[in-house]
Amino acid sequence: MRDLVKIYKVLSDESRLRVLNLLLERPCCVCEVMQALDISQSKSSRILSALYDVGFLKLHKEGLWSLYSIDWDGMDAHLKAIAEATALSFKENRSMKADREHLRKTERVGPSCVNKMCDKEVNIAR
Amino acid sequence: MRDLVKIYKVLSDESRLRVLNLLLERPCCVCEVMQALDISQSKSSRILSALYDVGFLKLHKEGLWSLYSIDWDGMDAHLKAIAEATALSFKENRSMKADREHLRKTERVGPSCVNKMCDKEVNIAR
DNA sequence: TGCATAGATGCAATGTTATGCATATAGTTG
DNA sequence: CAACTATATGCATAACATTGCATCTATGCA
Repeated sequence: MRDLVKIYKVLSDESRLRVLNLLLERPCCVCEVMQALDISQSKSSRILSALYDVGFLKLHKEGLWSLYSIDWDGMDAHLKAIAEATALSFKENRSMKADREHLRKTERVGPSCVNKMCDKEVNIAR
Repeated sequence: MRDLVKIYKVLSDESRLRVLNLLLERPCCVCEVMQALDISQSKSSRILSALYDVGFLKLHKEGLWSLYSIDWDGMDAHLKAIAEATALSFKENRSMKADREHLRKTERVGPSCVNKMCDKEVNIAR
């Protein structure tokens, strides 16, 4: 039962749901998630590892990049049922659609690059 | 999306899952839940109203008694899918089975009576 | 009308979670 | 091997959740 509590705990946070939603679109690395959702690097990393810990994700390391993706094959029946119910809720949702759309326009550049772009915008704003 | 977060938040607590499990067995009032799970009256009441708030339960008042039960008909498709996935996880679980078993042996007596029995046990223990 | 009882709730104390910042780690490349 | 870069993580803190206790409300019954 501990497991079930852990699973639902992971899902009971808007940011984590948003990340899960992105990954349903396609595999992502930490920096793509941070870009697409406009969140910090440490937050992105932590969320991905939380989703990984309970078994929703698998991880494929490619050099410096950590590519996370939904681990449909690795999930047991219970977890899968929950994941499917969740995915279904995302499908029609406006803001989730928008996030997925945003991901499509996102190129894979590292966090440092994202931060530089951030600085630029800040400078322009001044 | 707020709703989904709220739903998973309610489910991300062992006591609340245990209560949901009991209600899958049969409708219960606050005092039956507190007896069957050996939790306080206020806790039992709060858990039931939390499950009610997100739409898992319906409430039928019978005089002084508040009878809560799973509201299958009232749930929308998404909530129902989550409830079903959750119920499935409970089925085989040892401790959840034990709780349901315990409920079968539970008679409906009010909280004050439960408390008196509690006192008695404490006195015997001394 | 007043007392007893089931359930709900305000409040305070305690425990848990989320998150930014700084820094560590581990590949990669020159 | 040194510098660079993507990711992970320790720590501090602020926000939030849980729970017991006391008390309130509402119903039933004498």
